[in-house]
Amino acid sequence: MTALRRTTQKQAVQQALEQAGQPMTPQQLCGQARQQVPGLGLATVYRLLRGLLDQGEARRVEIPGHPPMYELAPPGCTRHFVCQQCQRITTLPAPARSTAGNLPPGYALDAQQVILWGRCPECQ
Amino acid sequence: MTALRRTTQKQAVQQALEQAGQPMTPQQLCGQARQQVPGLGLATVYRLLRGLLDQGEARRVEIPGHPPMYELAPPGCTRHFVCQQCQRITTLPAPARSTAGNLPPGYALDAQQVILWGRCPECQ
DNA sequence: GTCGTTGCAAAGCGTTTGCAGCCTA
DNA sequence: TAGGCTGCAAACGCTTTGCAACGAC
Repeated sequence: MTALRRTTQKQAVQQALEQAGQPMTPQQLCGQARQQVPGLGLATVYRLLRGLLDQGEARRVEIPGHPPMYELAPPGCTRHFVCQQCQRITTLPAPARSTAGNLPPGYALDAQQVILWGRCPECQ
Repeated sequence: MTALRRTTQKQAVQQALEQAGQPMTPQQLCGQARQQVPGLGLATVYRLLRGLLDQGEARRVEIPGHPPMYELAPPGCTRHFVCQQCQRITTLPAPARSTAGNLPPGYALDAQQVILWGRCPECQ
């Protein structure tokens, strides 16, 4: 039986993800979490992230042109907005309508992910 | 001045992309194009793909849980359907409505990419 | 003949894994 | 005390780069 243990490393990584509020790379997470756990290794961050993914608590965000990032899994479907000017990535709330109605016949939809490129309010 | 040259390698890779009709990994492309150019190297495939990307003729498709793939850039916005049973990836036509109407105020939309997971007609 | 292009091999980079020591329960 | 967890370093796979030979123009 696997008894999960509560460690300072895990708490630091989770807290860094919470405070960020946006997708972060493993390197960014490691740098952030090191403020609380100085000796934290990058391999440990990867291991903790995998654990969070397996438990469904975190989600991997892959955006073309950007390195893979991770965020705490918000409820509902996923929309990410990429500002083409400041390169900042924002996680948007789920859209009012899903695109399921536009699917060709014969396809059954389980989940979706939307990536939007444009300009954010700060860069207008 | 850069005078682009027409080579058999470039033709083979482009033809492989056309015939596939769906996103392919560099390795798959190399294997396919080797039927016409036996000694084709993987590095060349990567170089040709970068050229196609720069010219806007091809597009990189990154789907979480799958290796990066490439496809000839179809017109309009992009929707990819990932069958969770057979793992096949289909490029769908642009939806009737865009999701632009659902954007929070202050955001300007330039492009979008939608990834859908579910079951394809063959796997229902 | 010029010089863009290619194939091979090595380097680069992000991610995973092996292992001994640490620390939670 | 047992065994999961960690940090370090090596290994791994994908992608890029260096370089000499090749071939399109």
